Amino acid sequence: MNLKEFASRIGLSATTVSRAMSGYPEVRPETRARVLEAAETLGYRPNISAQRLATGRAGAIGIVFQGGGRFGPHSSEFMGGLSTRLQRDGIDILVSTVETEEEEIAAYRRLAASKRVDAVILHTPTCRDKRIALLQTLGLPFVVHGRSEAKKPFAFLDIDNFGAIAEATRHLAVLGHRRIAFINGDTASTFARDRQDGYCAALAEHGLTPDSTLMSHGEFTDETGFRLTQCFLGLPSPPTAIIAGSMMSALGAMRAIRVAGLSPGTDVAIVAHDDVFPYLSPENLVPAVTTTQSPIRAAGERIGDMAVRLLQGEEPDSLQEVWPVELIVRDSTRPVLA
Amino acid sequence: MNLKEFASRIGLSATTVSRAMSGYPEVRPETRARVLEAAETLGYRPNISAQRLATGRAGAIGIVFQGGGRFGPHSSEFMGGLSTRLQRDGIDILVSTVETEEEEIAAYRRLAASKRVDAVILHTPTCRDKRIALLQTLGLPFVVHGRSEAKKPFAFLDIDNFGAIAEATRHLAVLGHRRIAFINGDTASTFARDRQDGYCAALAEHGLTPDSTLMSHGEFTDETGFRLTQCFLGLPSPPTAIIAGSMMSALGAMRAIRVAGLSPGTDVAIVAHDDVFPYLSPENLVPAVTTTQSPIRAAGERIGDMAVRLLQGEEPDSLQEVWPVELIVRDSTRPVLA
DNA sequence: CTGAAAGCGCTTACAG
DNA sequence: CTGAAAGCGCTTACAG
Repeated sequence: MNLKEFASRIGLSATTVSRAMSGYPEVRPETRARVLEAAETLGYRPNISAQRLATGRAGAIGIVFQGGGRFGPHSSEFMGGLSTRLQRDGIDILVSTVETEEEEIAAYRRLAASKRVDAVILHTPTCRDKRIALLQTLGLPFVVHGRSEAKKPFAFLDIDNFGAIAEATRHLAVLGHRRIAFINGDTASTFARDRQDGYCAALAEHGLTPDSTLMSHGEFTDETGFRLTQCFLGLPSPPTAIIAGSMMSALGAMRAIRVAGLSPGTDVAIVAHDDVFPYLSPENLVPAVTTTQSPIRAAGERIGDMAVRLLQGEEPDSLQEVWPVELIVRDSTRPVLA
Repeated sequence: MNLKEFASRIGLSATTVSRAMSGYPEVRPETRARVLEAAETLGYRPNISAQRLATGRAGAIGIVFQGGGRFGPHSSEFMGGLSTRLQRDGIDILVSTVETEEEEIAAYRRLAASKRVDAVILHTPTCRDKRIALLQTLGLPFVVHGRSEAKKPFAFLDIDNFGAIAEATRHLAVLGHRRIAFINGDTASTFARDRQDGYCAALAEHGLTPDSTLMSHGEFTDETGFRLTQCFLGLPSPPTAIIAGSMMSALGAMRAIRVAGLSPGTDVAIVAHDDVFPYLSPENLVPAVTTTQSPIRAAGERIGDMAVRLLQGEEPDSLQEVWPVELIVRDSTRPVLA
């Protein structure tokens, strides 16, 4: 049933029905109530494509993941939060996966040109990110999950990656650790650079010099955590503590420590950054893992919120947040063995 | 730039341009080439909302997750596969999250009435699933990930859950295990029922009687696996083997075994169902875990494919598949200790 | 507060 | 093989 038919059935004009249903003020309350009730009863819903064509709004927000393979646990938590928030405003999420950066760029061009989305969520930016420049040029509104540099201001939400890893490093240094290894993410991205800066800054505070053999990076997976830790443990002078960029890496690190006949927490201290996976709680690991904690799901919700505001006309430079990260000391970080 | 402007710029009618761009046959190859090239150069893309309104197709497929919180690692792998496949046909994925079953039902009604999607992916069906009946009534095409009973046939892809768990159970029985525990999923769903049936059938083959204290269920998370295993190990006569419904549960189970001062694989054998998470490989665990393996990502791709076919007019009853599951014996299943 | 009419940007019978 | 025109189902100035 379309608007015309519905309107005639309840003896009103299409105009009035349309206005009543979109919550415009210039309709009498009784009329609106009557329309809404009739819509419910008769099962009328505006055709979304027609609505979009008429308003020029897509009613959807896009997010593209590079490497279908990289759509992992972090993405899913983030998406869960994003979707929860956008649902409130009836905004759809349009998910695309691409393989390369060029494809990603092409995807944004396509989304913009075909007016398929009203805005886009960009994640894991590099320090100077092409994609940001592109979106600004295209005039496609966007919110960045992470930080970057650009001439024009843009909306973003980031966590305090510098502070998080600095505090973790400091905590270990205070416990007497001198050889602290660090498993970082892809070093092209801002978050990895910030974390590394935090790590180095805290080392310096304690008179320690960064040792490149103790700094490694890769995907945040169990497997990579395992491999990198095996390398660390094979060094002539292995670390007594490891900072892992994700709970996933921490799982692998702990496994490698055990395989080497050592005891995680006792022989090698562990701190992990915890994005808070409901199915993988650091308290439940053995030993309970000290973490820098910042729920990625909450970030997803907030970014959804920021996107909505952006579409309502708020200025990008008023939509910029950096969230603090909490260090939660548990059982996996003990004083260095004498 | 819209069609009219673009067409006039290249000196053709809107009709011809439209036909050339949608790949209709009745356009001269040279004309088509010229149009496509000009579109590329001038950056013209059809407005997707207008296209949809005119064709009556939404160009999107919906999937709804109950409990934003349940959007976990299984969902994300599945989505990765689905998205990879649908991208090929330019079909968007529309993700919704809801909290209750009523909300989910309402979501389908909304999607159908507003013509927001052309089809829907339904997952984790129960044995007689209301949602299936609803979608059939609404006339909204759908593909089910899993199996169910219904009067009218429908498209589905399921794995052989019965066979998978039966084989796992058999394998353990052959190794001499007599007390085999089973961590199952939500028992309302078909897959859990099938798995339980497989478990019981294989026990029976070996003259074993199911013991309800050894059959437990819950979410497929590390935490639940941990708790349930702690219960098992606290029994007067604890199991010598555990079958876990997911790698996530297996992680928790192994942790509980260790916490109890026992050794996974040696003291308590472990088999896990492995949906194949790229970041959590059973070979890399210690001990390497015996699994029933069936990649959920591949299932997502295939279901995307089936959805496309369904929209092309293939009959639901020609789109029904059950995938075999492979038992991969590794180190975590050893003969029972004397 | 309500309605008639134009317009959003496409597709697609129909005619040539 | 190409084009003029109607139609998809809404929204929204404009007029009353």
